[in-house]
Amino acid sequence: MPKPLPLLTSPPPERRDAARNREALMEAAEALIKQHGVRGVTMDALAAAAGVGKGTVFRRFGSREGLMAAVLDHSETEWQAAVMGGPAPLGPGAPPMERLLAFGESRMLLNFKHAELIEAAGYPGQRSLQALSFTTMHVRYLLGELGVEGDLAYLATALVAPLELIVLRQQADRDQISTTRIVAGWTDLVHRVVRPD
Amino acid sequence: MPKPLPLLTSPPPERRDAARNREALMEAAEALIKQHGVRGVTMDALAAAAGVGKGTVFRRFGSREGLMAAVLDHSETEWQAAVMGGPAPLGPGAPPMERLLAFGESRMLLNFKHAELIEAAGYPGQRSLQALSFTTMHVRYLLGELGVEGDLAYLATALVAPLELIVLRQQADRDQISTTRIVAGWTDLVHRVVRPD
DNA sequence: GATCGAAACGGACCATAGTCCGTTTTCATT
DNA sequence: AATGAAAACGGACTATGGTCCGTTTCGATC
Repeated sequence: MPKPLPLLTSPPPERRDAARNREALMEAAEALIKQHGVRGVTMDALAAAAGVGKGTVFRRFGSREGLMAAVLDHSETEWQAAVMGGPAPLGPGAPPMERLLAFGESRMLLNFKHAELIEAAGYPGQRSLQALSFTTMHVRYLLGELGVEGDLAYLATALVAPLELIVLRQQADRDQISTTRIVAGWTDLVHRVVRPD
Repeated sequence: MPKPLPLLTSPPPERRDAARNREALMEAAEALIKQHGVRGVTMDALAAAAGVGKGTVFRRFGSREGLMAAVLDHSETEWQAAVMGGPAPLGPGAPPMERLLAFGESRMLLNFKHAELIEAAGYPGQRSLQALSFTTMHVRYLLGELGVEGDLAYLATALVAPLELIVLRQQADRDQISTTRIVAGWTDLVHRVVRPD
């Protein structure tokens, strides 16, 4: 008798023990980070706190960076919800340009807020594509609403790039640019990109 | 008798043994990287290859990331020379817009070429400000030549940001954007930023 | 060229990320 | 409920980044 035919490469369901441990690990990780800071959390301590073996931690997250990336993704969920369905101007309801500018400022602040975590998550080989995609997808959508012409996928990444922590750090630390000036600069950039010929 | 008065906090000169070891370390590092790849180089192996103690390696570079940053800086010197004094259009002689576009493409290719090293150098807390500054300084200068008005320091960082490896990766790997399309996109971006109202 | 304080050295030592593999749990099948 | 294979588990083990501190080298001064 043939099985129910996994026609599409269906994602194999998660075993109950696996799910339980994953939840325990995420919870423990967030608690430990809140308590000791990102730096102060070791993988051994995490395993102990979650009541699992170390091997389990690494099978789940692959590496320390992977773990931090998972925590980061999880903590950005709330923000994503605010962007998708929260109050205007960040959420829907405001005109696209207002939303876009609110988005930029909000994203900048969020990246500063999560700085430790972002650095600990390392280069985004690990970081979930899901979360990384979200911001550019949203910007692309808003550019469309604004009637911008051209390679919107590229322009979206180009507008999001200056909001990445790595760039913000450069501006704030090296060039001594204040956050309000960063916001003003990004606003100007957006207008230059958006305005018709 | 008072000393020659170090009026300004003059950088203390480097002792001879220190200089010798630094040179040996850089040379050994480059050789080992060429031979085993960035990943395959351990700090112990480097110390051994350079014929110094491990402590010396860490006093010099602070960390593995610091070492990789130093190697990266060193390898970018050649490129910087090409930008400052090499043949047009990358070097001086061509009109500013041509130089700027040549710069963007060249920088993109360089970042791809040095990808391994850039990742190993980690977040640029370590990476020399010198090298990081160079690109934005140059772009800022070219924007000035082009008669662009506004916050040139900010605009320069904003134009350089999409050329960072972290962003290029996102475009190439996730969004499946080809390198030629990246170049075209950046060219378009530059024109939008530069063109007068 | 003898003296001395400061700077650099080196390698044993420690902390922690990541691996490995024998054991246990889960769950689909009977 | 019993069975068995696949998946997950756990913790001892390894590799390597990073620290520490007693020893050595340097070079300025006399």
